[in-house]
Amino acid sequence: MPELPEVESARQVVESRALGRLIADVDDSDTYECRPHVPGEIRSALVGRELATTHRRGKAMWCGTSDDGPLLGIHLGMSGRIHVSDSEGRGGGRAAGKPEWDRFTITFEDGGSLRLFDKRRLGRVRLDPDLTALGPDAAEITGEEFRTRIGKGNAPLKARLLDQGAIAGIGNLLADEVLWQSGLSPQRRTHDLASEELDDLRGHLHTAIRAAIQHGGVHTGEIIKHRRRDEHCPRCGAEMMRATVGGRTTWWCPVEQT
DNA sequence: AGCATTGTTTCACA
DNA sequence: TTGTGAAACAATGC
Repeated sequence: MPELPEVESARQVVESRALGRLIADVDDSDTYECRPHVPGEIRSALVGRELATTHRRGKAMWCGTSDDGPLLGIHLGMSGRIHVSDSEGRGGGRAAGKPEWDRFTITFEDGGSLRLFDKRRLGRVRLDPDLTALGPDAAEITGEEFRTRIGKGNAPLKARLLDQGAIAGIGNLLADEVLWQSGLSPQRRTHDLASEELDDLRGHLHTAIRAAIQHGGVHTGEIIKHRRRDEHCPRCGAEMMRATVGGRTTWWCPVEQT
């Protein structure tokens, strides 16, 4: 699920429910999700501290820790979710899942926990994560930045939207959604876009992000359920078209999106 | 059995 | 330089 809206929701959960709780133990033994680190390294850095602040840029989130501790970076990958439980063990999606899909766990001294629950196991946990390759956050980017970064070069528009170095936070579903909302073909060349089209696209992007956060994720977008064979554009009724653009399966309305 | 998947990284190549 | 496509990563679901 995780694109920018899901990550923002996860950040808000951490912000409201996990800060200020003393860390008693950490399970960082998943050598894939916690790789470059050796088992125990993240644990040593966190035990005795508290999560103090939360941050997000694009799909990357991270926490500051107390006593000048390291930053704790968390990436949800393709299927990661954050579960936070209270001292009674309540909340945190306990019912949702197989415990073996908890890939990283912080246990608080009060008995609750923060877990990275990740079925597909492509998430990541890092100390002091490197964020230098990320472009400006898709929810915060200014009109001028957007026009400059998106409207340059000869890439297909969708490929550019998915480029986390150009703009951070847009994934495959959100890209299809905002392109449909904007009436723009994913195959349009970026240098071919007029300023008005870029401004319009950015407007739809911000609207779609807000809506997705409010409604529970990018899968609630209007076009998402129509990304299937034999489905039709909910506005004009044309049959949806499918192709690979920017390396990802892409669905769009060939009549309205030009 | 085979293919697809909301993400990232790397690499060969044009 | 820019951009593309494929593969690898891991694991599940249809």
